[in-house]
Parts: sequence; C-alpha cells; structure tokens
Amino acid sequence: MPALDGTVVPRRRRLEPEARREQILAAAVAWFAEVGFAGTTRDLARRAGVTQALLYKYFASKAELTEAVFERVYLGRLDPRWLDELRDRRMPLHARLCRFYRQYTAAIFTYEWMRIFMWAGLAGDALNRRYLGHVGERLLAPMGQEIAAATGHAPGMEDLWNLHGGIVYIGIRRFIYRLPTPEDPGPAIDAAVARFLRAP
Amino acid sequence: MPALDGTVVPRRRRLEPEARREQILAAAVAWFAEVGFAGTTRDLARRAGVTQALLYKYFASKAELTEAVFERVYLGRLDPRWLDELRDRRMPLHARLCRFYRQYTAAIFTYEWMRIFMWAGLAGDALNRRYLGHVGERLLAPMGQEIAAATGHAPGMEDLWNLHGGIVYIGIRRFIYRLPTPEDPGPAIDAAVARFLRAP
DNA sequence: CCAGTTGTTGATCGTTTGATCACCTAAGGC
DNA sequence: GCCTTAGGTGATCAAACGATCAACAACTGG
Repeated sequence: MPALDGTVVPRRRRLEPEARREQILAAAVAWFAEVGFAGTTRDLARRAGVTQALLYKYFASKAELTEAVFERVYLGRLDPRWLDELRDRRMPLHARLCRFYRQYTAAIFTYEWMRIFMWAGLAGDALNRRYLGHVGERLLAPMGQEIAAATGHAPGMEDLWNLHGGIVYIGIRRFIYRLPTPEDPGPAIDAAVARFLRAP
Repeated sequence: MPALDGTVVPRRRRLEPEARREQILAAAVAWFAEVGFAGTTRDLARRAGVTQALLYKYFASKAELTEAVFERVYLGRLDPRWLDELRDRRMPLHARLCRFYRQYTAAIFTYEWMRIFMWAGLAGDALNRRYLGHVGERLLAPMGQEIAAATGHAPGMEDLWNLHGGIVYIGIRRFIYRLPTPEDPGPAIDAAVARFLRAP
C-alpha cells in the first residue's frame, strides 16, 4: 500500500510470536502500572499498537495477561548478592547498609514496579505479601543480625521496618502520589541509615 | 407482609432522606475502600441493603458519589489543634512529637482512610496531593522549626519526610499489604521519634 | 511466481456496566 | 378511613466490557 510520499506502508506487520508477545507484555506492564488492572483490554491494545483481538492469540484471558505482568515485574527483582554483600564484614556496617539501600531503591524505584506493587497490594494479591515476607525474613532480619554484631545492640523487627519504610516512602511519594522528591535518593538514604545507626 | 414467624416484615422501609443518604454514603466508603473506585454500583447497593436505582435518587452519578466519599474521608481528618500542641514549648520536644504522631496515626490508621487514600493516590486524585502538601507545609515544616529551636540543628524537609514515612509505613503494611503489625503503634512511634531526635 | 502457512484483523457475541423510567406503596395529615 | 406526598422498586436502555470467529494478507519454501 503506497502512502502519499511514495513509501510502502504495510497495514499489517508480521512479527515473530516471541517478539509480539514481548511487545504486548511490555505495553501491558506500562498500561496496568498507570491505570491499574481495571484498565480495559481495548485501551491496552491501542497503546500497544495492535488490535484487541490479537491479545487473545498470546494470552488466553485478561487474567493470564495480568499474571504475566506480575511475573515480569516481580521476578528477578531481588538480587541474591545483596544479602551476601550485607554480610561482608570487611566493609563497615554503615557503608554496607547505604550500599544495600542504594541498590535496592535503584531496583524498585521505577514507575512500573512501585505502582504495580501498590495496585496488587490493594487488590490483596498473595504474591505481594510473599514478596514482603521475603524482604522481612531474608533481608531485614539478617540486616538486624549485622547491626547487632557491629553495635552490640540488636534492633527489633519493628525498628527495621521503620528504617525500611522511611526509605521506601520516598518512592511512594514520587510514583504513587506524584510529589516532587530528590532525583537521587542516595543522600536521603545515607542520612536515614546514619540516624538509625546512631541510636543504641 | 407476614413472615413465617408471624412478625410483619415490610419489604420496603421508608427512611428520611438524610438517614438514607448517610447509610448509602457509609456503605460506599467501606465498599470503595475494599475494592477501589472501579467497584460496581450494583455490588455497592447490595452491600448497602438498597436497590441500585435508589443510589441515583441521592447521588446524580457514580462520580458524584465517589466525590462525596472523598469529602467524607478527607474532611476534618486533620485537627488544627495538633499544630498548636506541636508548638507548645512548655512540653519537651520529644513528648510533643510522640503525642502528635500518636494522635495523627490514631486519626488515619483506619481501614477506610488508608485504603481510600491509596486508591485515590494511584488514580492521581488532586485532593490527595493537596492533602500531602498540607501535611508538608503545615505540619512537617513547623515541626522542623520546633526541632531546630530545641536542638539547635534544623532538619531538612527530606529528613522530616523520612520520619513521617517510617511511621506511616506501619499503616501501609497493615491496611494496604495486610501484613501483621503491632496492635498499638505507640511504642514504634516513640522509638522512631527517639532515633530521629538523637541524631544531630 | 505461486501456493501454503500463519500472524493479524474487522465484525460480532453475550454479559455487565452506569443510568433512567413508569410505577408502586409506606407514612403523615385531615 | 382516606387521600396526598414522596421514598422506593423492577424493568429496561445504551454503552462498554471480555472474548470469539471466519476471513484476510504477509512471509516462506519451492
């Protein structure tokens, strides 16, 4: 089909199934992050640049598509090396905590992750609670052990959640409430960690 | 209409418009808090114990109903006396901050408020940002002045948001993520305030 | 160049949604 | 008791929703 400028503009572009599925999934992540899982498949298809019917060639239902969005967003987000580095006592505790939270926030302070995590939390998704259970047991608890070993005083889990929440709240302010926040959360993280360690 | 047990069960109960509107609004707050504003008017009506058509005798549209839910949830939630008490220097700073955050969390740590606030935040509601702007300018900023006056060192706004976020995150864990938290947030608040004031 | 494969589409189905209507009936004044 | 008022209901509409299907057309191998 020749366009006005003479170039050929095919109305349909055939993609390999893998590429097309990836394109739809990426659009779904962005779309559901913005409007939540109540967003319609028609608007999603328009945003992805495909027809609504095509969605159902790659995902059997809307539920299966949202499931794929969950997996994409959650999977591989927590780097197992973080725990090893948290426990590497060759480095001062303060530096380890700052490094961890800079890495952690670099991983989750994205528009897609923060918002989909919050949508899923409100919807009562189980994956959400499992993720936070993992954070508490596999990250915060060991972190508490390191703090106890270095300072001689073991913080309670509620103290650790307070440290964690104060830092994560930066991302909530920015991506959920769309309030202005420092471009780089690093200094705020350092200050929060310093305050936390200064206390007995 | 006589029921099986002989008592008269009127199929329709007439209520004064004020009482009926209040009943619907209360049900709407609870319902939208649970499932978000994408919840259907039919399910809401069933929950309120009225017919769906009746909703539209008291609210012109679903948008007007959600607007009323917003007002109900937001309005009068911030007590102006809190600011006065924060500035009352006859009491030690530490005690003032603890008292404030105990009152503040007592006001907002409810299933309805926390969840509707989060739903509205994700939806991009303007009332949400206005509320948090108010918190920053009318509560956190004066709080910073009091801390500066008492300790000789003025905290930055980002530090204050960190204190605030760490405490609010208790409510987020409980009502948004449905994770177990201490029944009484008081001790955690005291500890967070103590840590914050101990730092220079 | 052509035929077969298959990625893609427009049209459409049944259901659910917000919203409206004519009609019904409970309650209060006489 | 009766009649007027007004709170409440069942039925229904148009639009939007998730999902399906036959038909189309872009690419591949020959």
